[in-house]
Amino acid sequence: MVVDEEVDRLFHALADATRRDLLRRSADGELSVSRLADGYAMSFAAVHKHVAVLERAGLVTKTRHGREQLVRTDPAAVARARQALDELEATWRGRVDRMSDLLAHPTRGENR
Amino acid sequence: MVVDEEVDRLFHALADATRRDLLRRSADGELSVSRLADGYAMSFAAVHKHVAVLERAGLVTKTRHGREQLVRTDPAAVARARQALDELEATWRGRVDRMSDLLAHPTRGENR
DNA sequence: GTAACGTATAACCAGATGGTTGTAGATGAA
DNA sequence: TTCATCTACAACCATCTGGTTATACGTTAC
Repeated sequence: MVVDEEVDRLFHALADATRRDLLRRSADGELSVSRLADGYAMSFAAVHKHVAVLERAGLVTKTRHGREQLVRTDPAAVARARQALDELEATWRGRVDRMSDLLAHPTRGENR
Repeated sequence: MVVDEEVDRLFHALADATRRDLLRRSADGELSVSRLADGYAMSFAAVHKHVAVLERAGLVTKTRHGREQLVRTDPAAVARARQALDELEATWRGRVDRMSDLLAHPTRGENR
């Protein structure tokens, strides 16, 4: 089970097109923050902040390589996001099922 | 393929614990905004705003029932969120695969 | 050794977000 | 009809967000 604040950070990080693009471009971990920043019409500092948001959400990791900091997407993190969605869906699917059950067996659904 | 701004709204709506809870509680669409609001330590207006965010993201729909407005989670919307995650994962899985391929057949991986 | 590059961080700003209280209009119940 | 309830929205406020420029510090290249 995934804790609330972590899910907050996760979905918040995903709720920005630039950051989602950064995630895609950081798949194989060969690009530095500067190289990543080259792709956008914003300052290096802005991109650096976006990477920081992704990092705090656990979606990417950085590894030093000389003076560069290589960024790599963490597949496990996206799996965590999916799990959070799954848990959401499961809860509410559960409720719907309970209701269907209630409709199917009305005489037995009185105390819930 | 899901358009960017829609995904923004989707993930932003999901990035708040109160709203995720509202989604769960709105599974079977039997609760009004007021009934939903009873569950939280915040004003009705605040909950009303949260519901509006969910609505703009397409995660819930409201249907009038007398003077009440019943809120119901839209399963298709959560499916859209999942699809967005899938597309993200696919892109980057694709990159990783291409890289693995490059490592496996170094002489054939020059033009990509 | 010095210059260039890459990263990190601070200070600042406009606009969005998440909360509040207050008010007003519809609708249903007495 | 009158009153209570539910919804909607406006105005306000503090904080967060996403951008900027400027500056400082390590590391590499020359």
